[in-house]
Amino acid sequence: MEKKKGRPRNVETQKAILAAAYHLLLETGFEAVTVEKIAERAKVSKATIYKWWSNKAAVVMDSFLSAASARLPVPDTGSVVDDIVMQVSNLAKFLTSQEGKVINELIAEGQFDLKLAEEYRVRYFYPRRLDSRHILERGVKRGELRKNLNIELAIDLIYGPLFYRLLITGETLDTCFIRNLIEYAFAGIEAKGV
Amino acid sequence: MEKKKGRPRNVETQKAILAAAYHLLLETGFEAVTVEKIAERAKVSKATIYKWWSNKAAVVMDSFLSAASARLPVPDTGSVVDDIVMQVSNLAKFLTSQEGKVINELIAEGQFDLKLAEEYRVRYFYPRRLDSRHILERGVKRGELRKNLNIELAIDLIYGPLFYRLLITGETLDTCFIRNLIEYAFAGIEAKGV
Amino acid sequence: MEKKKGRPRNVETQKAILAAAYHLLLETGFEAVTVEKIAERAKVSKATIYKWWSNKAAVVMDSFLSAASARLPVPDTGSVVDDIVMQVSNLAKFLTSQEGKVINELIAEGQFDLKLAEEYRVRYFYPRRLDSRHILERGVKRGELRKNLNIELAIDLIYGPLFYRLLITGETLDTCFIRNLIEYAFAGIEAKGV
Amino acid sequence: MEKKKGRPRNVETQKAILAAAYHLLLETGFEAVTVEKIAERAKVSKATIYKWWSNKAAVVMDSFLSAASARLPVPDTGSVVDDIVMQVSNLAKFLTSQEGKVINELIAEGQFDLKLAEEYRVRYFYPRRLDSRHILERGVKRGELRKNLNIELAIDLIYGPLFYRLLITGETLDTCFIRNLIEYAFAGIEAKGV
DNA sequence: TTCTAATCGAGACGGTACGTCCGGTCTTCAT
DNA sequence: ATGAAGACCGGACGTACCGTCTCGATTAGAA
Repeated sequence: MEKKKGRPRNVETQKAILAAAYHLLLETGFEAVTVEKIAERAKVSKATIYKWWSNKAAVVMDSFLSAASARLPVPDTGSVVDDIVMQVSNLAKFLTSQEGKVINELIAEGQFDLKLAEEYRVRYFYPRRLDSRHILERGVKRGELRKNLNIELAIDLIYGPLFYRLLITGETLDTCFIRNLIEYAFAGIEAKGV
Repeated sequence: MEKKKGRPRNVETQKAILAAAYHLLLETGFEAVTVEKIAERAKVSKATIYKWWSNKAAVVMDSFLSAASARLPVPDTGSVVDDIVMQVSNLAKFLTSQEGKVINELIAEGQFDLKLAEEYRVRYFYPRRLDSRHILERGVKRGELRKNLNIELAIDLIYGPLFYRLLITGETLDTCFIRNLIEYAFAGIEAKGV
Repeated sequence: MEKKKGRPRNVETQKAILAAAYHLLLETGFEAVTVEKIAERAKVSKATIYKWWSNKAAVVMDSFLSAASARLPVPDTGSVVDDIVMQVSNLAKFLTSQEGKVINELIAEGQFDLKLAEEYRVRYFYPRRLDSRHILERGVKRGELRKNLNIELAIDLIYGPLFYRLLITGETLDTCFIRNLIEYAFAGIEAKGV
Repeated sequence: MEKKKGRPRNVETQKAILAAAYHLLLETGFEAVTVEKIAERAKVSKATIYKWWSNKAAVVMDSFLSAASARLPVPDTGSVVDDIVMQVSNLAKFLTSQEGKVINELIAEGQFDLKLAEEYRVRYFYPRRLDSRHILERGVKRGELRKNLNIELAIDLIYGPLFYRLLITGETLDTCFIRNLIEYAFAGIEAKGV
């Protein structure tokens, strides 16, 4: 009873749609992407797109998440600081690339569409936070970090400033910034007492 | 040479436009705001709006920045930690209010329009960063914070996570979070020596 | 190869558009007709109108030519003079009716839009000139008119003054005028010999 | 008490407005003429234009009638036919010139604006009809034309076809056409006796 | 093998907002 | 009073894109 009647869904079609959407996204940015252009490029009918995705944002987001799923490697040098510096550097490099730039736009679009926001959280951010979680857990275990570290908060502390610059102040994410940021996050900003 | 020729710009008209835009923004959110509705509500011609602002985003942003200019009070308790906790708490409260919620949308819109982003940076964020700067400077002077503190970075460290939650993870900005965040930012996350 | 792909054009929609345009034309005159009003009255999207007609003038002209295609009857009394008098009288009556009055406006609009002018020539005037042609040809055959009559010129001679009055001098097209006009066209204005 | 108070009307200003309007009319055609462009070109305020003319059509029409007032010379060869042929030829030449082409547009505009139509009748057509009237009257006096000739009708008979071609059929007004037209108007189109 | 049900391309359509344009009026200051 | 400069209203224009729809052609599994 599993088998459905009728013509089965053509997987190639879906791939073509996602590919078209993704390339348009990279080339022209989110706002300039048009369902009509996606359809034209994928040699597909607009109706077919709307059959499988509820709206433009959904296709485009899906296209990005499907394509960009390549995860960054999780470093394991034996030192939390070094691991985190590498991790953050890699992320920063990605975020400032052409490909990463669309993340801004998707996050932005997420402010107007809760479903969308939820989707990139689940499919993009949560998995990536896991990697950071592992690094920090190792640090705790090795005694490099506080014993009862609130790991989620620690992640916010390190990654928050990154996106803050990206989305709001627009400042660069250079190596110098990253090293200093992590130094502060680790050692704190208060004066060290004797 | 001071006197301008011609009929002078009617200040009431501009106010009416900004007021109309702002109320619509609060009531319906950025996307639902329409230039036509603004015009109608302000009893003004659409052409007049386009004469002074280049597009919808520009008026709406201006309306927000003009209205929301009321600055948060800068606390001065004698303790940096207390000051910062208050400051951040106030900000968090504002950001999660109906009025503050539109900030998300404006930041979002800024991802698609560089001019817009620049505008809210200059008119909104930079002035507010100054307040935080003062608080931290006092802390340095009193010896509560590192002597050579990179204040800009410290601000990023504290405010970054706030907006990170707001824009990306969507988690709440409760008092508990704020206290812990600041504790971490001040003391650092690494294990304290002996 | 006869079958068209895609959703077929809805004939009712087109009819509704033309009908709406035509009624508005009769009720309010060409200048007061608005694409938006046509759309509203036809319960149709403005975009649909612009899909099939390049601009307001085109729809309105089409609506007129489609509706007014009812041709005047071609008289055949056995006498050219009588036939022509009847033909011209009928035309004059039509031209001065509410319906015919819009012809002025369309001719006028044609002065600003060559395509439009061409269209009413082909769809309106040329067919009607054919009728006059037939009447005159019969007259030639019966020996009532010059043997080698330049029929096109003869038509200009008879109908020109009619439109001249209509469009320029604004004088009435009464029976008296018509009879005299035709008498002159037939007999000429010069003094008769002997 | 004849002298009015205040700054007297500057005649140069009016001239400049008419000149500007006329040149724009010739260069770009009636529809493309804009009150704003006239004002700019005449280095005059829009309000000044509206102070002296009720609307755009009025200025433009006035500009044309003021400029084009140069009347065609009235021929007097001793032969009505020759006089009329010359007269009509001259008119035809004028009407098909760049300058004369705007007459079409003004006549057209007159269909939508009765006042305008009245104006060009009074200031343009009626005076010119007088010339034709004189020619024909001489013909009657000399016995070349019917004794009781209805001169107005005769003028319609000759000039009607000219404008008919100009405004409706769009055919050329060449010498051949003119000669034949006048021949028909004079001799009539019916078969000659015996 | 034919029937049936789903997929899919093509493209018409409604709706809604956009940003532009221009006519005509009004306001201020200078002459 | 006249005039320049230019702000302002009103309202139509034509465009763009979204998302829905209708048609015919295609493609399997079921009858």
